[in-house]
Amino acid sequence: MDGSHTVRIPEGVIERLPVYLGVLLQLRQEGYTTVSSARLGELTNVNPAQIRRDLTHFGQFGKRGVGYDTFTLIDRIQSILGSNLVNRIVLVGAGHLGSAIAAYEGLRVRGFRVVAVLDKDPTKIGTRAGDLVVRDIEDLERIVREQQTHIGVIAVPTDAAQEVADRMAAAGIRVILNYSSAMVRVPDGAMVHNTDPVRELLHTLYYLSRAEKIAAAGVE
Amino acid sequence: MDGSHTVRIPEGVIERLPVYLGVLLQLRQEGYTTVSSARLGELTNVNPAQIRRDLTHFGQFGKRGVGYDTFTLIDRIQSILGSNLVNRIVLVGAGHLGSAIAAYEGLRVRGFRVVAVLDKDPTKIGTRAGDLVVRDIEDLERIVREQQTHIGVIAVPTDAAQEVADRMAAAGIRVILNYSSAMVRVPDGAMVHNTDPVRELLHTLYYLSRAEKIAAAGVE
DNA sequence: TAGATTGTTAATCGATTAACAATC
DNA sequence: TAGATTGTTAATCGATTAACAATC
Repeated sequence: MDGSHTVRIPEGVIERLPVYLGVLLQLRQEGYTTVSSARLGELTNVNPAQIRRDLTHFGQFGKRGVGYDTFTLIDRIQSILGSNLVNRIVLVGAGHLGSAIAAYEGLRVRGFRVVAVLDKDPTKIGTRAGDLVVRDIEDLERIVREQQTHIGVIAVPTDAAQEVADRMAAAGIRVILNYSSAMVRVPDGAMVHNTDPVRELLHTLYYLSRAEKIAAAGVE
Repeated sequence: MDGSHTVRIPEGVIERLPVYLGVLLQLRQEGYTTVSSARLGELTNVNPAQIRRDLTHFGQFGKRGVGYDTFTLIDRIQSILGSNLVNRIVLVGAGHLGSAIAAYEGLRVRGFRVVAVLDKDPTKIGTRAGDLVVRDIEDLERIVREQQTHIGVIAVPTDAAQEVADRMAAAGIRVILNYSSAMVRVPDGAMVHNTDPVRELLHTLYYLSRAEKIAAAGVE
């Protein structure tokens, strides 16, 4: 008994919502006030029937014969995901990738704010990353507490990733996005999303034909 | 008739292979010569039965009562994916993220090599990114031809992403990894993988409880 | 041999999609 | 009204998993 009557929403649905949202923001910027599931399907490569079904998990947002109101749908998806609020992020790792994330405008635009960048390297502490000054990893627990932060991003080398994740989880971080190539694990109650960029490349690589791969490899 | 007898492999299987590979490389480094599907399952959060089933799509690699030979399995998965060869990458976008990718050691370690970093900004052209000198985007077609490159990585702002993708596809790039928040589309024959980091964050965000999100948002 | 673990079947489970009545 | 498009059902499809015989 958790007091909620909400049915469990399939993982796939949750993964597609941000995709719809991205396209909707684009459409709104281009001045569209209405969009059909057919059009949304073209832009996202998702079957229109599936889009309609996905949305009905959360209510009825469309108008038959017309489609969906762009503004309303954006608003609804943002509330479902929780990105209508400003979500604070603690970022650990001030290397190339960490600095890129700290400086990334796209985060702010879509409702996130990096409130601290931490590193353990004394030569990095005190330097700038985006608008922030890099702080000591030792401050992690205090920052999480004081800033009420529940989201952590890991941008440290593979070897250090698990240790950082453990520390984040212990400090009260509930959602971790891990960019290192380590498959990081966290205790129940926290969630980790491992998104190693190289893993994505390896995956797409499969779809290159064998002939192309050999040609591309050439003589090293 | 394409002359191949290979059955179509489910997308999910292909997505998991790089995950297995990552963990296997780790295990090898730690000195393990053998691994069971049970152990692999723990480390990857995948059901052991599924791991065994996934692998049998490509042959029989294990020994009953013993498990899988770490070296052999790494070798087999690398051949399946094509990462036993060196795969050349053309990277477009020499901003923070592009520079981070160009300098990233993890790519080289797992069989990729960035052969060129391109940008259209004259103030960036000629500067360094990793070991390379940033070149003019106008050189794209020539580089792809001369270096036989089939993989492109997009690290440009959202507005420019589709244009870069079109140009890559026209130049003969077959696999594109897009880090911008645009949902980029390519003609048949090419493949694009849109991996917007903010989309991943939005997705994980859903799993924060409403109460936590409101607490975390605080007063802005 | 006894114990362990694979390869594989068969059952389950869940997600996707086509189709269409409802309705704007 | 005629045309369009949603919301929803029911069928299909495919992926996951439990179970176990084969076998190291």
